[in-house]
Amino acid sequence: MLKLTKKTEYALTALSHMQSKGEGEIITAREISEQYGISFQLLSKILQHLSKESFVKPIQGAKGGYKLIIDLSSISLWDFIEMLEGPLGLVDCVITSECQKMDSCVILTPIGKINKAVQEIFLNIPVSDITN
Amino acid sequence: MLKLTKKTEYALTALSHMQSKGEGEIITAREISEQYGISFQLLSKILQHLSKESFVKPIQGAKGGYKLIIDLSSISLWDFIEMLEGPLGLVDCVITSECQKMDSCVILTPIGKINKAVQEIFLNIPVSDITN
DNA sequence: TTTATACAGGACTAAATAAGTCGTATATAT
DNA sequence: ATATATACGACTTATTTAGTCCTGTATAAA
Repeated sequence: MLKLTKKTEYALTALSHMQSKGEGEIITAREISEQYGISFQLLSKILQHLSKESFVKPIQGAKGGYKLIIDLSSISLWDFIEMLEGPLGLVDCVITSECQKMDSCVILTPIGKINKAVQEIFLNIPVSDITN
Repeated sequence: MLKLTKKTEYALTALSHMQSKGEGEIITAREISEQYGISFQLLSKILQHLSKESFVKPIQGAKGGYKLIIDLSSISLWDFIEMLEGPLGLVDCVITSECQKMDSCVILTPIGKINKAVQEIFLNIPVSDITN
């Protein structure tokens, strides 16, 4: 209910950590998982996801790890979370419009407005606001 | 993820419906459940909850139902949802402070701010904004 | 060229939360 | 009496979130 997922939390934590180490530094999943007490396997998946989305560049093999390769001020928290979790919305019908009850629904319009207000907040926060 | 529950949706729908019928009107759970396609049993529970919190007054027996007895402009959406669902927050640690990782956590402060901004929105919306 | 270290990723399991159901009891108008 | 309505604990199901297992590939260094 109105909560961020661990996936989002861990991704932000990882990016924050990588950013705090300077430019081009190679960081391993293990290092992050140990420092913040995050499941290594789970964090690995998240870093792989971030790598697919070109947030980080993976370096395989010994001495490998990940490099931060994106300017975190260039993406909003809203887009970041949607990238990780898929479309966001306070109710399904602001996302899919598959709801059968839309015509009879008395709360759709006002909820839609609130959804927009929440979205506004998240759109106006660059990820770097959190990782700095 | 950032979503309202059906419980909240149904409660708002019910209150909206009751408000649209005039002052002191008796409305049954069945009527609402049928009109909006909501599970009768589930809606009943919700109305019972609303009754415990003195939003509606239950009238038992034949010709019974519920009467709206609260001024919906007097309660914020935030308090309303918390009443239904318990404490709200984007992350657990803004609610419970039981998290073991709080000292090492690098995202707590910024997330806390965002949480506050979201809370602000919901605190400034009276339930009547949705039900009118 | 072997070994240790690190990422890649599909399949699976477990835990938590949300949604919905069942059955029985009680109140009351007709 | 009977039909209609709420009361509510116990239970089940569904969905989402979180975490694990296992096998594979790449590469630095001994």
